[in-house]
Amino acid sequence: MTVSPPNQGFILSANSFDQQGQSLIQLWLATDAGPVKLEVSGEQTVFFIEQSQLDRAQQLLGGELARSANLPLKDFQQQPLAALYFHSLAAHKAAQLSLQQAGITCLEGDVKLHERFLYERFCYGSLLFQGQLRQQRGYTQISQAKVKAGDYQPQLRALSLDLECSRHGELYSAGLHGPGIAKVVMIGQPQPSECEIRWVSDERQLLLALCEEVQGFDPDLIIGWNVLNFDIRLLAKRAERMGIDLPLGRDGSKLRWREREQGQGGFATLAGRVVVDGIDALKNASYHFDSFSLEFVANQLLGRGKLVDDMEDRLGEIEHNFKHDKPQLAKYNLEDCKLVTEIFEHTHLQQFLVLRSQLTGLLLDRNGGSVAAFTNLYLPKLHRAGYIAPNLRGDFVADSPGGYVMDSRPGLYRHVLVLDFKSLYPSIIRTFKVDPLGLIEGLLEQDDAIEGFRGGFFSREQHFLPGIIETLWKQRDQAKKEQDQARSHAIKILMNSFYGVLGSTGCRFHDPRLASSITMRGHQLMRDTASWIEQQGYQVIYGDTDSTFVWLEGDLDNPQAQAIGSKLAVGINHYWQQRIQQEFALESQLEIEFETHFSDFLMPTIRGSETGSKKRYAGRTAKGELVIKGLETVRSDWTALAKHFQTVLLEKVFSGDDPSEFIRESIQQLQAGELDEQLIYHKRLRRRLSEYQKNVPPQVRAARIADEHNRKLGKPLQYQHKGRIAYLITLSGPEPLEYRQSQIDYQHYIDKQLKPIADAILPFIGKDFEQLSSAQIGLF
DNA sequence: TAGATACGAAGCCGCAC
DNA sequence: TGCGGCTTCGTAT
Repeated sequence: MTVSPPNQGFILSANSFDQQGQSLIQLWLATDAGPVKLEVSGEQTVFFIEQSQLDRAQQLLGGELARSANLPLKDFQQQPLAALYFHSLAAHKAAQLSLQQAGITCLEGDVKLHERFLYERFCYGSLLFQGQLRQQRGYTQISQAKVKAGDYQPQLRALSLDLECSRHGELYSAGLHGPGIAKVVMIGQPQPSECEIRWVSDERQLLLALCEEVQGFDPDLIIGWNVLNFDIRLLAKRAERMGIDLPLGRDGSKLRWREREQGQGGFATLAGRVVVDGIDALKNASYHFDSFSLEFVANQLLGRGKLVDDMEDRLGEIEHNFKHDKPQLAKYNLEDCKLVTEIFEHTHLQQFLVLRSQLTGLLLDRNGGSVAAFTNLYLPKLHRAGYIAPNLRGDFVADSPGGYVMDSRPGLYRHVLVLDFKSLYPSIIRTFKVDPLGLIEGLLEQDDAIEGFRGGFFSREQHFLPGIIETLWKQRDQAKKEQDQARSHAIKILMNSFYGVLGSTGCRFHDPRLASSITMRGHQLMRDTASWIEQQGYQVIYGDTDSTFVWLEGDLDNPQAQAIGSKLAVGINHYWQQRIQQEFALESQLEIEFETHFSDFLMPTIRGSETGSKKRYAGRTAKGELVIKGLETVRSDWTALAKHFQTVLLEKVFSGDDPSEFIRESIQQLQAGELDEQLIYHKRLRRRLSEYQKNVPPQVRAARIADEHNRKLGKPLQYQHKGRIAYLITLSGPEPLEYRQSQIDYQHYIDKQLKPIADAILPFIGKDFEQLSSAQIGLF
């Protein structure tokens, strides 16, 4: 059987560096014929300067310059530009430095060679290639490669890795899980075990055996939980300590670890493989959890995994099992690997990351990167329109306003409808042609342009972003139709990131006229939509950014209310189509949707005030589902007591039941010590413990007490570098859950967890917490 | 190894009284 | 003791 040589693949990693004074671009690809190392040599690096500076630049640079040319390109100030080319990255960097010192501005000098090489060819994730082929051990090398855009769909092999070690970082075992592998490498004498164990004699042998196993499985991805900054880093450190290399790369090269200059964490180089951390990947896919511990996330997503919060117990258990019950340790080790594999499968994380790559060119292990994604998509189009992008502005730029949040009308209501503009900001960009190039061209031809805000004008013809969004929008509709959730999700995140990028000073296209022309158009849409609704005889009681809350007075049944909602949505869409056509001669791409019908609804006031709240409300839909936004129940820093209390209170009030008895019972049970498990506060420590200088909030007090105990007991300190603390309020103030000494302060919980919640609801039914509770306290 | 702003609440802390 | 400013956290969109 002959295997045809690979000609298409998916990018696992991309780099560029100098080799013998010449640049070299190196891509690792996954292909159907196995891994490929693809190299492009001699690609020249480039940046741009004003043509008027070219003579001076040539004099300053001399022989460093490979070539230069005046090109039919201009900057955003319409100045004609020249391109300067270099053979190496080093020469490019040095030239930029010396020109900058001479006061010459270099444009697009910060773009990495491999990034430019790929996006100028519209290569995002997948590509087609050809070149000189040489079969190496374990991979195919392609030299002198030519590359163009492709649509290859990769099948990536992922290996889930998890290390177990002592509290001092001495390795005990390594778990490996993936298709066709479920195995633990462990130090110790062979003994019977449920799961497959490869026994080794010591840590050095463990490291070497692990390398063998990885090479044998040959994964594209190594996944895990905090796998980069814990497992991979630990591997690198232990190997360094023992003076051995870890040949984990696909070309047999060793694992290299580089610490980040500031802050925690670092970077791993592992030729031909990508390390993808499950926590980061979930965050990239915009998942959020109160805690990102493996146990918590597995429990939430898969409904399994034991919830052991106490790391100290866990460490103790691992150490104990390593001494006395290695099969048990192996079982736990492998179980954690499996959990990670299952979380990836359950959430389609791998598909999400591949799709993100194919949409944006971001590599699989890249976190964040909204600005980079935008740049990758926009620059090649901009260049073909004859422009070079501006540099990041270091100077002050005016802020842009955000979303419009209406003053609310507080009250307890029946029949509240919520109407939402679907993807408001992307639809504003599409409708009003908000675009960086469009702004430049629009300012040149203001008479014919579309007027935005803050002095912005936008070209009717020349723009890219509206088209990019339109294409994505259609792809998303298609994905939804095919029930491809990962794809639909990836596109949604990308579309929604565009506005944020234009509003970010970290983006080279940032301009307050762009951001404000989006958000302030949103303000106008919200206000005028509310006015239109009120003209129809309905009351708007609240709205935030893209949503409008409409109260339907009078006795209505659910179908009647639904019918009004549908009618309003149609009317509003029609209104804006007409108006935008008349005022701007543009086609409205806006779409408001009747999304929710609350048969019961509560809009509270600001605590201790008559003013209506914003971003806090509760409602019960016609289907009976309780929806709570912003209130204590959905906040992770309130106790289970408060959350349960609020939920029940809302249910009762919405049902027209008298909550008095429930409130009295709650207080009584609390004081009787029957609810002690519900009294725990959880709060994040977002800074280092030592950085809380100006004041000391309760969570910090508790954390300091906890670490003081840890120090005395010779245990590792838990809260010095950020974290999450569980504590209670006692008669001696806040104390950590695990070291509580004093009695619980029940009065605190009545005053600070029950009372404020009751006070927000009871006035609307003519009752008062103070009265109900004083009668209760009188009994004691 | 750069998406945004708007909002609410609690608790600490300095200060006036 | 009460008030207001400020810090901190978490959330809506």
